Parts: sequence; C-alpha cells; structure tokens
Amino acid sequence: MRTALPVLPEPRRDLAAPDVASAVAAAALLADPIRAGILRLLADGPHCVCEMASALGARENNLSNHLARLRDGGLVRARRHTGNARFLYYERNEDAIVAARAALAAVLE
Amino acid sequence: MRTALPVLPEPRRDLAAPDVASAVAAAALLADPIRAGILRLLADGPHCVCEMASALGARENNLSNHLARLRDGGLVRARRHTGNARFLYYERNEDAIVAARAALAAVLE
DNA sequence: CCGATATCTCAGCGGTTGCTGAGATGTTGT
DNA sequence: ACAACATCTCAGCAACCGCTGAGATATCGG
Repeated sequence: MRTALPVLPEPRRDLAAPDVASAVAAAALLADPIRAGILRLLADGPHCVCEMASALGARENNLSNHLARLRDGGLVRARRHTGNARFLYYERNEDAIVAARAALAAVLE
Repeated sequence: MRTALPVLPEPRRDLAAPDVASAVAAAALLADPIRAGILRLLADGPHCVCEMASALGARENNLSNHLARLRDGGLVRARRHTGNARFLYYERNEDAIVAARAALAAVLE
C-alpha cells in the first residue's frame, strides 16, 4: 500500500476532514527553539529556570513565558526545591508527553 | 529514572544547548490545521488538490500555499495524473516523513 | 482554437507570536 | 529587617503567518 500511484480516473469530493486538533496543538508548542529546547532538557530530568536559561541562552523572563505556555498545555509542571525553595524545578508531565507523541504520530502515520 | 525528584543543592550552569532545529522545522510544518490535515489525508494514499480542498474546507489557492510549504520542507511531492494531466496528485515523501517523526521523537524522548 | 477546469504565484492585510523592559512576588542569608 | 536572588506577569512593539483576491500557467474537451 505504500508508495501507491494515482490511479483514480476522477477526484473524490466526499472525503471526511481528519481530526488533527490535538496534533496541531502539540506541534505549536514544539514549533519554537526555546520550547523544544526546554522539553529536550527536561527529558534528562528536572531543571530549574536559571539552569535552562543559561543552557538555552535566553533571558529568564522570556523563558518564563515559554514555560507558562508549556504549563498551560499540560506538558510540564513545577515544584520548588526541597532544600532551597528559591529554585523552581520543572519536570515533564509524562502522561501529556505520551499523548502529544501519539497525536503527532497519528498525523505522520 | 522516570519521575525523578529535584535533589541537586545548586543549579548547574554548564548544560549544553540541545540541537532541536530539525524538530522545530518539522513541528512548524505540523502546527497548522490545514497542513496537518493534508499530511493526514496523504497517509492513506495520494490525493489531488481539489480532493483535499473539499475535504478540508479550504480554498484551492490557500491549499496550494500550504502545499508549497510542505514541498519546500520535502515532506510531499506532486505528480500529474496519467490519464488526466489536469490533476496534480500529491503524495508523501516517506523518507522525509520518517526523518520528521524521528526528529520530533528525539525531543519528546 | 477557445472556453472551462485545475493549479500556482504574489501582493496586501489583519491577527498572532516572541522578545524586551519594567515592575511585582516570594525566598534566602545576614 | 534588608539586600540579593529567582521567578513571574504584563504592556508594548516588531516580525511573522495565514487568508484573500487577482492574475498567470497548464491541460482538457469540443
């Protein structure tokens, strides 16, 4: 079935619109170097904002904005460090990561 | 290793910036309902522009713009129908699809 | 050859998005 | 209590993006 050829004599006008909303939402969150960098960094474990800011070469308030979007999207969550509560450590929400990966995979087959 | 806790006493400032450029490029192409819909439709085989336009409820010139971006990104290619060369049938470039999926998966783990 | 069909290109516009700067909140160490 | 630190919020601006409309190209049918 792969690499099929166009054999139909007439175009079909009755195709259903596929539901891609969740994949589009996940892709929009990944479609930025800073947000993608955050998710990649967090794949190896939690990091605080200042760690990620220096790793990604971004200002902390800028990073904070992107973290807010990832939080709103449910992909990450934050927790204060137990020994020094000044530091907010972010970690991935694995359930949401799995869901995002599934949604993207559904579009890319 | 999953759901690890923040245990470090001091933040690290020596983390390397991860390379996410290809994942960001792939995500940007997926981060639009029409482009994602195109890719989803093409997962089941080739379609001409008018088929996809009616399925996605978009104008043909608008769709053509999105197809151009997917073409530039290498994710799809076009071929004229053998029996009626008026129709341009688009199909996925499977190699590029696999590469895009791999780039996205590298960010999401 | 001409009208209809299928598709593309491009300029223009309106909405969205990301970065910055300034100020606010909360925490620590002294 | 206060200064330094870590982080957040938000308004403002510049850049980008997608939709539209108009016109161009290519192919078919008569």
